[in-house]
Amino acid sequence: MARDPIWRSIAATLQDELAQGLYRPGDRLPTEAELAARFGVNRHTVRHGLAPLIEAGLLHARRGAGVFVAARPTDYPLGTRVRFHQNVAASGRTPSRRITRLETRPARKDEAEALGLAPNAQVHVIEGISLADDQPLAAFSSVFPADRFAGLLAAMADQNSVTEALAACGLTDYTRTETRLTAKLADALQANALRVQPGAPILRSVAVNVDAAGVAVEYGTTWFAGDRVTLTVNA
Amino acid sequence: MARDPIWRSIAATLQDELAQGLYRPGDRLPTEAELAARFGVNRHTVRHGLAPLIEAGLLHARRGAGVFVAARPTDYPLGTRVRFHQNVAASGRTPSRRITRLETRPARKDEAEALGLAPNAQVHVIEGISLADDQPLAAFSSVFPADRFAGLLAAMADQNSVTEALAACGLTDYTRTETRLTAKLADALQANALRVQPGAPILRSVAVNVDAAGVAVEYGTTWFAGDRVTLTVNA
DNA sequence: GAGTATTTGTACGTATGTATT
DNA sequence: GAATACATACGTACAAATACT
Repeated sequence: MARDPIWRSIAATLQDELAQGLYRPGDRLPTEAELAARFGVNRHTVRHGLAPLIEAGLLHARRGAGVFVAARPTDYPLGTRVRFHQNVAASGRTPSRRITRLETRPARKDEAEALGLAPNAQVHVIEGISLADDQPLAAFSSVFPADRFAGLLAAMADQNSVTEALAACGLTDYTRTETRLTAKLADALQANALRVQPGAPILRSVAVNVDAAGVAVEYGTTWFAGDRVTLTVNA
Repeated sequence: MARDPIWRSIAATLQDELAQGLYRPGDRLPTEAELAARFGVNRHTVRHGLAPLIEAGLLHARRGAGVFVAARPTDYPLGTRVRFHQNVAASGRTPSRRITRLETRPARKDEAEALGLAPNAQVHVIEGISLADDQPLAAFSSVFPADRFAGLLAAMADQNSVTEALAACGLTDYTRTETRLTAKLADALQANALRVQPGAPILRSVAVNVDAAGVAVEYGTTWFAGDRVTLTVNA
């Protein structure tokens, strides 16, 4: 047996073929059984080799259907202002946003701290998914001080845009102060929202937005779908 | 059988026990066989459940030895200046750096472009590992224009510090312009360098440093060990 | 719509290799 | 060298979701 495990050479071979464009985004790969025959190995060995590519987001498996090539990675500039629609549109894709939750509840400890609120002060919560060409790029969850933005959720129902809803509440300009990033693995909820595998790599961003006076107005977490997104930071 | 697969409930159970501090960093977990007996499942089912925790960097498996609890995640500020030693020291750990490669070679296409060099101009390459308490946090690879910093590699041999070696070459001040981040999975080389599993989540940072006049002086890539590191960005 | 074949997902079992203790 | 413990790879069987007739 070679020094390198078979499953890794299979992963490398498939990754090469993907990089060479042998399969195009959306294409279905040969079935696991066919790949097993091609490489002369057991189906489980093929699965072991497919796993890292699926976790990396290069491939996407659907039970009963097959294994498919994911769309190409997407750049996502991360600066003091986030302009999702412009970013995606600039890459020639169609941006959209789906709101999955609007609610008002007491702030968690970390939220109250980040927003400079009293413990258990009420906050508005907006959660949703950002998509490009109907493919999920990121899931986000933002909290806002409820007393300052009383009509925020009602405005969201009309606008479907956080920026415009905030403007309707009198906040026309805000900037991002600090962003914290780390690599995580997708849990079941995130995997479902982002259409990746549970355990796929996720880039988690936690950020605070402040108004012109420097007062915290939003505390938001965004989960980006691993290799579908590249964040860029400009100094 | 529950709606959720057994392996996931095992992963969740172990993750809970880790979060509750039942096992402490450095501890050895029960063997796979013991866990299989405890959960009443096959050893492979335990392995399937362990896999995501190992990929997340919460656990670390050593063949022949056992499965161990990894050290806690580490914050890593990412701004216009990177001061590795201060960052790690501030967290109460002992920073160190190991240089693994010093060489001069023609620039790759992307490197020449980033540094504004002619194709195939010579560049100095410095590669190494950054550690905290002897645990690898990041692997880095930086290229510099060879003509501008003729004595760089010789200076590195003395200093073991990139900043000081650059100072010895007359560059006393530089700042980071753009940083590009994405989540990747570790390949064999990176996994070995960072002491994680191949396929573990890696945060890849690609950055360009410029001198006071805005001329590019360094093109560097850093691979951070997924959940051992949290990057923070300050606007 | 129903039924069947296909395809991936889960789980178990067995055997052997390789590194550590 | 022997025992231990994780790693790889084969195999079987069935479940679950999908696709096709």
